[in-house]
Amino acid sequence: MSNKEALKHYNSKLFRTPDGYTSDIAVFTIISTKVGEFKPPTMTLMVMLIKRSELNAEGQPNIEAGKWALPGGFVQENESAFEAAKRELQEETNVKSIHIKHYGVYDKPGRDPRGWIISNAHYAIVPEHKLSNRKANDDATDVKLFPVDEVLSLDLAFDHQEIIQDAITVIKHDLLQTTIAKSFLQDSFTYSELQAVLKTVTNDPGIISDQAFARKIKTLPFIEEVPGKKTQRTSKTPTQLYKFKDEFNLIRPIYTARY
Amino acid sequence: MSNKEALKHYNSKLFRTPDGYTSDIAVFTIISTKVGEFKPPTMTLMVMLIKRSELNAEGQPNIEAGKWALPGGFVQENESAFEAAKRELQEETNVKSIHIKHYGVYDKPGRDPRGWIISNAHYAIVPEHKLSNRKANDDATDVKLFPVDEVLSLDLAFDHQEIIQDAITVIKHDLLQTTIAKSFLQDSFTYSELQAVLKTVTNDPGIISDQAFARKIKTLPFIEEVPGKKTQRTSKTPTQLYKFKDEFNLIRPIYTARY
DNA sequence: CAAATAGTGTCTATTAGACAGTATTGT
DNA sequence: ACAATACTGTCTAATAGACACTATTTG
Repeated sequence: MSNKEALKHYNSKLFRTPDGYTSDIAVFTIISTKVGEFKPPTMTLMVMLIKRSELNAEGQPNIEAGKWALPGGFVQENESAFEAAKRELQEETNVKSIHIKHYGVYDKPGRDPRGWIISNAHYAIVPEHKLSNRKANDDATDVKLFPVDEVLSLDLAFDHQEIIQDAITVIKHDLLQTTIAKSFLQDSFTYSELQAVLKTVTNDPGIISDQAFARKIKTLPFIEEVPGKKTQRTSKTPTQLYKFKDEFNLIRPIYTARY
Repeated sequence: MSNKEALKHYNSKLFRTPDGYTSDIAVFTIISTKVGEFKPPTMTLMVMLIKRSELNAEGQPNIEAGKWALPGGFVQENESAFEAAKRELQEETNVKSIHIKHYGVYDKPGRDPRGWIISNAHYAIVPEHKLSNRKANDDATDVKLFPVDEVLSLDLAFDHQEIIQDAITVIKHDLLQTTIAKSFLQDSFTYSELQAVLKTVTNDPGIISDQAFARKIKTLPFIEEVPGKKTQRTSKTPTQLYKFKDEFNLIRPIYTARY
């Protein structure tokens, strides 16, 4: 292999190389807030941020101290940015088998005062019922969930305003164009639970209308009934449970869709 | 600003940092190959590769010499990976105002024998009628277009097999789910020209059928007629010209689509 | 007129979405 | 009985997609 010969003459020090390579994660969850007795809960899409501490691990003043920021950290040499994101997320939330997806790279010159630092942005979805574990473990004064409609008015570290804005755009798109709604739900779910998730990001009439959606869910090729299984967790009337079929990937071209 | 104080204590040399940061570009074009007289042309989606030279700029043996690879190069400190991709593409093809999009990051440990090198993958679209310029300028023994159905059987440098595979998946998706078909066409186009572009990636009945597509194009909310303008470049019969409306961005949730 | 692409007439089966009504249960 | 969610009956307007037909032009 002639690569051996070539490598002898290669020296990466001849190039200016980045000063750091990081992964950031926008963790989304949906929480159900009771708006009153005998009223259905309102679901709100939330994003998790951490407050940057005043001092770093060495006891020195920290960069962007006191500001809210996405969780994340430096990628290690023996892993990819995606693996780093998974590792950091697990350290932070204590949850595994999380839906996580890379959605962007942030490398504009000057974005980080420490130098030429490249950040890989990911979003992750943690369902409400798994996140409650974390709250117990953590003292959590420095970790907080914010509604996506309010988070952008905070004083955010680095260019995280832009990164979070993009995350919100991407997850809203993916919720309607892919089956990731699955990740916010339990394995089986009622039509109204799925509907509530989708209602956090759309007001499409076919989704808003209870009757329309209850009918439509039975015909969706990527969702199936769980035969004979019902629940009463959403109403007194026992309700049919559904689940997502695995690995369904049909897409409808925009050129043949209805408008 | 307390960042000043914090920066005094920061030293990027304490971290292991990447050995290189690059941008690669998968340049797509569609070429019309005449299959015979009085027959409509067959359009084929092609991707542009370069053959890596035996010696580098310093006259030393080159890494992955002789293999086909995506065009690309190192990102400079004063630019983003996206800007680097644009710059390198313009150097290569001599075309500007090209559609270009970032679609992935490749940073698996060991992907490049030279060290810890992170590559940002982009795809670009150059319409056939603009690419003919380039062919004239270049001697082009080391630049070649390959049909997407054949390119993956070549001996490709680094992990470009995977990067190109992903590019093909992404562009096929985007051609049907976004309006990027626009970038393969002239400003105004006939229904059959748009149809031919889409036929390179789908055999959906609503797109394959001439009559169905000729009707449908008139109702698409993101395409409009160019009033009174006709062309004879695709047939003896003068044919209506259409164009894409700017910035149309309607999406149909998968939960309300027809299947 | 022959041949080729462009485009229209018309029908059928499907269905989105609206409105109204029925079903099931806990209190 | 009441209230709340879950679901079904039924209608209407829209339309995807198929098939057959007409229109326009060049050679």
